[in-house]
Amino acid sequence: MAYYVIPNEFHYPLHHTRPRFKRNLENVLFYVSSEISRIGKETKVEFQNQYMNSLKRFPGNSTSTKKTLDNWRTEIDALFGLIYYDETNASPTKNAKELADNQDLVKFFKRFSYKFQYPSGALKNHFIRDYIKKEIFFRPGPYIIKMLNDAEKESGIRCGLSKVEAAYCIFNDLRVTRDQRAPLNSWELIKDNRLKKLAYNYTGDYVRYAGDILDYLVIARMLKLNPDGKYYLNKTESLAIERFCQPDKPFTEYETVDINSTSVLREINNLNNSWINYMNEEIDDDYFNTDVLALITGDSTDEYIALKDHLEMLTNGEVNPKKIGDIGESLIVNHEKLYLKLNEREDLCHLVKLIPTDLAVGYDISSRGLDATSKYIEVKTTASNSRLNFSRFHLTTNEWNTADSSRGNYFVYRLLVSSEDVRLHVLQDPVGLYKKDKIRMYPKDGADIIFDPDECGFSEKLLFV
DNA sequence: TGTACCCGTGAA
DNA sequence: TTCACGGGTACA
Repeated sequence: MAYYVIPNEFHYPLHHTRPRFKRNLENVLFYVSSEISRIGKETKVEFQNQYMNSLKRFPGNSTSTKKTLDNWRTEIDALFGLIYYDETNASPTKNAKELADNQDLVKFFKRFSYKFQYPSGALKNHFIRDYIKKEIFFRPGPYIIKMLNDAEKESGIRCGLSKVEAAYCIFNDLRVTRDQRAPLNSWELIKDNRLKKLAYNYTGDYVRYAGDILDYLVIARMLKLNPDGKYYLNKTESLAIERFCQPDKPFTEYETVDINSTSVLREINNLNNSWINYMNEEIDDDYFNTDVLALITGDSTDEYIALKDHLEMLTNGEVNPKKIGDIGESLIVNHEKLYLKLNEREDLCHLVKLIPTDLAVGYDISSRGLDATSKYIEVKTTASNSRLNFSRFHLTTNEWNTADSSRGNYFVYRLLVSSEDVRLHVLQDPVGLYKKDKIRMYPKDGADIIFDPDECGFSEKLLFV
């Protein structure tokens, strides 16, 4: 068997911080970001103490050693830039707060894979130094998306890339990472290797870093992993693809570092905060918003258009939400109206109303039951690329108080939208459920609630057309 | 000597 | 083959 090898002078394997939770990525990131946000600005020592305690409480971590938890604390943060450190204090970054507030993992990973680059502040200083010395500059996300996009444009057919090919023909070759080889030329090499039936000497460690980035692009819904083991462009994300193909300014401050100075490492260290700021900089969000309707309707263009039109009508053309929470609310307004209509209470439909947030009434929607009793509905929406345990949500103090005063009239509609399914679970009277010991509640700026969907409330099919 | 990504290695 | 624990290691 003939193998493809990268010529020695161009061979330079890239590396980045390994994730510690690929099997449980979504739960860990939602948990970590909400804990970091909850702790807020504290002195470094106090912040680390509280954060360590949080990590220890994460399911499965109670028996982990301090060493392992320290590694969790520092590595997850290093990779995703969730904590900002100044001389004395630590505080949650914008990305951490946004992930905790908006529960939009898709968007979080879009931004991450758009910005992530080599060299980057996620690495140890001496690695950064080595990359600067080698004159490496590489943004893997935009590179891969552009390569597949250009390849499809040129050939007119779907083009897929495997992990090994990404490692051998892109990541670990200085002709790409240093010499900025045009993406299409990398694609030519991949095609050529396929034609020649060259194999790759496959080892887990060698491809894992390229594999990580490809997997992150899947969570970002930029790529789809097909059963053939290859990663393909997700064509429904045309706006984001366009953006990835023409990325804005990268992080260039390492260019200012004098590589021959005796204090290189200190100079690099001084740029740590700039890197965190770069990762958390405001970017043109319109390109990166998660298309919840696309998640719901999957590949069906007809259903997508029908739903979009319908919601636009319902909300007077205001369906271009910045937040998935907003579209979750409009979906539930729609759901309630359809439900009443299906049960011959169309007369009550006009009473289903979205309540403006600034009224701070402690719920999102006022609706009616089939017997015309008032329903106060709080919608909790989460968007994700894959199915995750959705049995956790947060109520603010205001929401919890309203739930307490309204009791049986108060409903939480837990909505999970992912490419695999749409789940809606309804909990009536959360305060009562708590008092009857049916759900767990931890007071934390309001209430963190954990419920067992099999034990309480009921699942409902989201009505949307 | 403590810290914080690095990464060998066993487990799933 | 993939992934995460926890010891490894280089810097501060």
